[in-house]
Amino acid sequence: MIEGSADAGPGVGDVDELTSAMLTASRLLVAVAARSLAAVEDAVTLPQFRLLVVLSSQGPAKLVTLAGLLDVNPSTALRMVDRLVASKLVDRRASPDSGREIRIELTAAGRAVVDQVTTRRRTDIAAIVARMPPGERRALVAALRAFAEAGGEPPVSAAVPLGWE
Amino acid sequence: MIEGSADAGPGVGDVDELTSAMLTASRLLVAVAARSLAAVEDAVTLPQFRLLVVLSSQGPAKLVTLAGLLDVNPSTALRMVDRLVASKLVDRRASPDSGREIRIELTAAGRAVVDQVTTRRRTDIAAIVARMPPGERRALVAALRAFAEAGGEPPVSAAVPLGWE
DNA sequence: CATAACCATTGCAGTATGCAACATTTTCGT
DNA sequence: ACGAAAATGTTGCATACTGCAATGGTTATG
Repeated sequence: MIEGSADAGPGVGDVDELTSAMLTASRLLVAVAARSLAAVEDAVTLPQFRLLVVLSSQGPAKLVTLAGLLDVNPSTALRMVDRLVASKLVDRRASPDSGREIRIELTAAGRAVVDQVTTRRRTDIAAIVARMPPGERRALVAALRAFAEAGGEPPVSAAVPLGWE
Repeated sequence: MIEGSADAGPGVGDVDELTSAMLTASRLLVAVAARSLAAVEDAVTLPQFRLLVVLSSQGPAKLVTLAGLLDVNPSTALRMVDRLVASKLVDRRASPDSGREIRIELTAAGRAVVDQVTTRRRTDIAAIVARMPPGERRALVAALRAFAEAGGEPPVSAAVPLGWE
């Protein structure tokens, strides 16, 4: 027992320290995300943007699928689609093969909204990263990959609350 | 100009790579946050939880202050407080000194809700961190600090969309 | 072919949100 | 000290988000 408390083995202090550092970094990342969202919040609400993001990454979908990915009730998704169709950000048409399903997809304008936010977010993070000492940069890449590896693949629905994905 | 921007000198690839790694890690962290929130979403909505988090970190506040921290209209904050008072998660009383201000603060139950989510989130992140190779752990701590340093202090209101803080 | 499953849709209820208007209280300037 | 101005909480109104339950049409299944 080198530096443990009670019977917690070595390295536990590291875990605590790293967890705190992780939470701090999270706060910053969420702030970046929020700022990137602010740019389009006059055009779409946050729930609407989530819907656009899902369509952007998953491609066209029928209503129940979309609702499932967003983890909302189909009726909620339907009415959101209604509004987005009115805003000309998504397209809603009858499915070619099935007479009951509908096909929902992004318009060019809708894709532009998503791209705008995505680009801004990436730019902002890159700007922060560029301000880091180059030595730390290389270390961080490997370490972050190990972290993501340890975390596994998060379910899609859980990754969208802020329009990530 | 040692490694300037003009023709993108050495090190730019690093930035791109690290930005991607950062975004991936973000997705995971947001997923963790969403899962920790799920535990209490029967008791409070996400906006309500945000309000509790702000009260938890800033202490008792009057209405306009609270609304400012949440970045919502005072009328919105007022009605949310109304509902949270009905749920016995916050307390609303007249301010001792000023005859027009009101003093809003957490009840024990409200504090418990925040603690529950905070604890769960920290536990989940610690679990992931514990699965990382110890070598990567030590490297990640330093690198994350450099990242947070480069990012500066995010404004409070921007850090709360998912109940961080 | 009849029944079941699936899908989109609508009605209803509660929450969140911003804006504008108000009444009351405090502060400020003269 | 008094009146104007600012601050604060509050309410009315309109829109968006949300889930649950019921409905009608379409497809699959037996």
